[in-house]
Amino acid sequence: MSDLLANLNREQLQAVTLPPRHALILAGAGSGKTRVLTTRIAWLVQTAQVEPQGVLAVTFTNKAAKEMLARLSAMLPLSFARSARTLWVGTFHGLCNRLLRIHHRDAGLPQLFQILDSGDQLAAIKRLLKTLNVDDDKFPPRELQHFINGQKEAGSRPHAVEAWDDYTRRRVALYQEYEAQCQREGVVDFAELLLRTYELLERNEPIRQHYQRRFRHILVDEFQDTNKLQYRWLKLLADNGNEGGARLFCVGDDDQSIYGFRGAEIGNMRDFEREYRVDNVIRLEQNYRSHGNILDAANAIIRNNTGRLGKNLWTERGAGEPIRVYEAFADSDEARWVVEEIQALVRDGMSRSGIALLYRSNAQSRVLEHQLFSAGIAYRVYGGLRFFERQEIKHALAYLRLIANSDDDTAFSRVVNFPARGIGARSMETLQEAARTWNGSLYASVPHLGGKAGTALGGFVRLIEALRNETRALTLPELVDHVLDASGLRNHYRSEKEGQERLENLDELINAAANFVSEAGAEAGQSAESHTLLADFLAHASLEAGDHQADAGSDAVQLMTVHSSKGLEFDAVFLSGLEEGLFPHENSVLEASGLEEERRLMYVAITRARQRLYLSFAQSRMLHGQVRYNPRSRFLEEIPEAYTRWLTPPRPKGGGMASTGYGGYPRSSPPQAAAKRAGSAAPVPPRRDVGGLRVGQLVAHAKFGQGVIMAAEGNGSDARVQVNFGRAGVKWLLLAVAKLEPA
DNA sequence: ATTCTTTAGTTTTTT
DNA sequence: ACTAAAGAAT
Repeated sequence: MSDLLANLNREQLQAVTLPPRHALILAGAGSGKTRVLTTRIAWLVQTAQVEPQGVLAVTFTNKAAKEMLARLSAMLPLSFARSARTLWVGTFHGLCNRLLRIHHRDAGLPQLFQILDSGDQLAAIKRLLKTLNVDDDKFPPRELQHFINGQKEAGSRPHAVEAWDDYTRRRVALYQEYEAQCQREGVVDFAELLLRTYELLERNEPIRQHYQRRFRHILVDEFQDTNKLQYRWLKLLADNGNEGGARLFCVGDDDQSIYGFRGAEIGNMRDFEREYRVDNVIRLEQNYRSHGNILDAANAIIRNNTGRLGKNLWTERGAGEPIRVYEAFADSDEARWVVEEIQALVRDGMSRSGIALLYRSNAQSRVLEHQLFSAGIAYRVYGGLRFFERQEIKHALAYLRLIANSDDDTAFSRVVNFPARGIGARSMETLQEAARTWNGSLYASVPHLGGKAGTALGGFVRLIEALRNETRALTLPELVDHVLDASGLRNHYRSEKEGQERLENLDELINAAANFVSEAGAEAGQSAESHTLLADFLAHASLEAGDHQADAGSDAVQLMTVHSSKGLEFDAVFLSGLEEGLFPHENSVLEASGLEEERRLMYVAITRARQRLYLSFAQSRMLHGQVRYNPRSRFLEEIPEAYTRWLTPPRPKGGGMASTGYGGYPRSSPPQAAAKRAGSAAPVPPRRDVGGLRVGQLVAHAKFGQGVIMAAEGNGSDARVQVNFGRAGVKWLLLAVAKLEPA
């Protein structure tokens, strides 16, 4: 035990050995947060303050859960080797799934209920709108999906939603229909997993009391990312003074809350502190990752936010190198410079995998990739399609889902005619009609059909029945293998030109099934019927869509959005595209809360760097097929000069002036050359002079005040310019109408 | 049923 | 500019 607590700093030690009370740990970036969490669990177990099964640890990603489990089994001595498995460590959704499988009856769900991922959910909603003959122009499926998930995350069932207008009333009615459809089909979406579990614990006193007695300690990672419902979920199990219950040990960083847009409630931290009378919030402020200049810059930026819980990172390491700032003419020049700099770093001995290229939005990766590719530098982009989201895998899973639960209409619709079986839109319409009249699933309604449609569909049903019977005695990997052949999927992709990779992925699915069995098999008696194991595997596929790409072995430069960089660290970090409109993003700057989240994002980006940080921006950038001229980001202005070194001569902030430049720097694609083609109309003058005005010029408008011309297009009476008026916003003005004076 | 054409959307993302 | 998905035509 002495080595368990060795090498912890004062605050870390204090947090780990806290008496059993509710606790809030404010853990700054790079302050050893995960270490504190896992050591706390190990310490509680080793000092016999809690049995392993009395611990519940909640994370947000499967990756974090896995890492925690791995570290724990390394920390606990052999006598506790088994305890890592009796510990409940997982994501909110994973734990809810576990609870709902155990208590499916009390939760009103079939034992083999299926989990819809967001794509499945969207498909289900589209199908619902179609059967109800609802105009999807008036009720866009995506918007409806957002509405439904929003309601569920607020804990509201349809009857509880306050609807003051017709539109909302309609949407609530659709929400209700959607719920009925899911219940009928025995499927559950992500938000439903949480809400269903919440309601189960809230309404079923014996079950709630059971878990309140069982869990003595609940530890929550990334607490700043919890949403309203997740916090309420925790409160149900927490010790509230009279019913018993768990002590909450919440670890988070309000300055790294960057998921507000998907419902994360930064206010949960304040609420928790107040509601549970946490009197000694522990701050982990010593940073073990970055040099001083980097931390000071991060501190300086985040100081501009209001309502923080307050925290200042420091390090025992020296100030280190200054932060390098670079101004480029165009996005392509910026990318070229980044690549040259990377080549220099690699020449000096830095590993490629220690270098990260961060950007605010995915669209920015393109230019960077292009330059990296031409330079022949190995790179890896995070955030593409994940394994279980691939088309061919989704198709295979749909067959498996139908074996486990034939009422799953989403799965049915997906593969009823894939590979093609001559079941077209007409047959499906008749079937849908039948399903409505007989009030059953699509699958169950097939026998009611006659005619040609009935014959083809009957064949499909017999196929599924056969699959179900033939696979009963098989192991899970064998089952998957058999389904791939008997469904015709393999044959289909064999005859497809680009099918080779898909075939490999399908084989990989068999491997995934084998891995799942060996991992699950080691756990408690999962030796049940093969189709129960199948349902577990399907849940696993939905909840853990699979790592992006497992190319981690190769030494490649890492490209990712700032969001996906959270939690990671690199020797050198390039943060490109630091321009107004891009970072902070234009959709965020109108509201103070939006701008503050952007600032936290900037804080996250900066604190990823260990030794060296590069910040860059470009005067002109191609976005959505248009060249844009954005001033440099306000966040650059928030970093004191003492921490930076400009690699290009610093100039006063303003609109990017396309016509001025400095000598000595490559200028292969000046902004003018990228001028937009004007379709069939007369060509736009390349100098972009319109009515005597040019891009970058400061102009005055009677109503909007002063502004900078960002872009111009059109000729003669059509000529118009885009002006950034700052407070008054960005506007397109027709020169024939608006009176603009040079200012 | 396949193939071409048109259209909408393009901040961030996990489960 | 570019993509994915829906719609129209063959």
